[in-house]
Amino acid sequence: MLNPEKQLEIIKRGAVEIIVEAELLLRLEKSHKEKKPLRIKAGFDPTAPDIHLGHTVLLEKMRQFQELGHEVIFLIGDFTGMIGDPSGKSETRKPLTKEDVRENAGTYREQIFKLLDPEKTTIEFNSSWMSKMTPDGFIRLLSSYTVARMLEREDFKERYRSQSPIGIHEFMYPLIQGYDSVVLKADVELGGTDQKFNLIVGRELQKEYGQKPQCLVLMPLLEGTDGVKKMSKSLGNYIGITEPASEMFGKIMSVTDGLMLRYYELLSRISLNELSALKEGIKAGSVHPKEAKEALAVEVVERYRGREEALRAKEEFEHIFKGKGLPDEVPCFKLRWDEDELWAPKIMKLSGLASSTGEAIRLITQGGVSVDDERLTDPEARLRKGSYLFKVGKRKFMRIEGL
RNA sequence: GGAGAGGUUCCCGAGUGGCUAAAGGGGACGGGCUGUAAACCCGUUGGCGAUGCCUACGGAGGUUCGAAUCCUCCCCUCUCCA
Repeated sequence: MLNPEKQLEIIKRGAVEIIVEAELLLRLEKSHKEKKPLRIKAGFDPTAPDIHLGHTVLLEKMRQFQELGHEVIFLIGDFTGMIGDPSGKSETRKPLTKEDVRENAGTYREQIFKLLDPEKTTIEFNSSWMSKMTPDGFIRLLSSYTVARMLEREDFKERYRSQSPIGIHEFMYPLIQGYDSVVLKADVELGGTDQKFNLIVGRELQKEYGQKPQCLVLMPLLEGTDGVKKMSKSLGNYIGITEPASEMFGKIMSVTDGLMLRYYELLSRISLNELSALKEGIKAGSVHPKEAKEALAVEVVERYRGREEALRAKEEFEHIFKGKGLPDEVPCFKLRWDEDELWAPKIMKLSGLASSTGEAIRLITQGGVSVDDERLTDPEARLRKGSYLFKVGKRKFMRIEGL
């Protein structure tokens, strides 16, 4: 086991804030002396089993704790998931059934062990204690906090001010989440900066229940591919770790050069020295941003899909966008040709290349469609039964086979 | 329970009887350019073989030649009072 100071240094890397650093050091010292690993808690939403790079910022930190010899608890918040959390969105999320939760948990298990050590990971479900809680126990929990303190949370405050709805049950989530720390006797809880309030509630509750309050390690939220909003599935700006290598690669390449540096900071395992060298190189012009981005894309894709696939994805990317070539695999669509000649926009609609004939017409008019390497300019074009290679935009390819 | 404000297209948001498939912005998509699915510039952005028809301004009815706009009832959200 590394000495406590060294451990703290590793833990601090990339973290936005540690609450309270001195307390954490004390705990690390105690753990070191008694050879007793710390209990590290991190909670996850049961509704989003498709792990994306945003989640991996936290998972990487968990992995580091494991390497330092500590015990990681991967908590799935299935109890809250079964109630259904609108979380500020207008549409109420539909509650998950037990089956959904089990299925999602299985998906988590498959995905997280690409990063975490299964030997040092415990998976827990908060329904296992929450669903057994009695009403008086629950009221005791609720009475340990006040509405005014709840409204300290930024998004509650903001929604209250802007006259957006806040469901009363939403006040329960921070409390339940905090109570999980009580049950698990967590020494440290990891979370994104957006979780700061909830994690602090955990500290307060632990005190309330006679425990030493957990230390918090807050990690930054990774921006999505749009570079502005946090990466999330519902915003469609995410890069999933189970996506095909070429897709992951392309998405990383689509990120702006500025965002690339951020990704380097939070996703790459290169040392801090290497990182600052890279930044300076780009500034001075000695490092080509595109090459830096490719290196990052290879590193990240390799982690989840293996070296071979990562390199292949890189080649394919070059091939398609630099050499204007074809991808390795072009999806094929078998289409019934029930007339002598089919109207091109209709073919596009039927094959899914366009969502409507109107869109297809638009795409053709704008010069975005080519058939067998020749740009299609006439939206009235008709094709005889046969096999054609359609290209829509820069990166949508499909072979159409007439039947 | 009482009084008031509001619900518009993927999102935000203008629009108070015809000129409205609905300004503007965001997003997305296409083109140009390039070093990339970066940046930048330009354009497109309900559906239907379509110079027309259908669907759409919370829901259901109604007034009118004509309704996102006016009326009635209902649903939902917010604010203040109790």
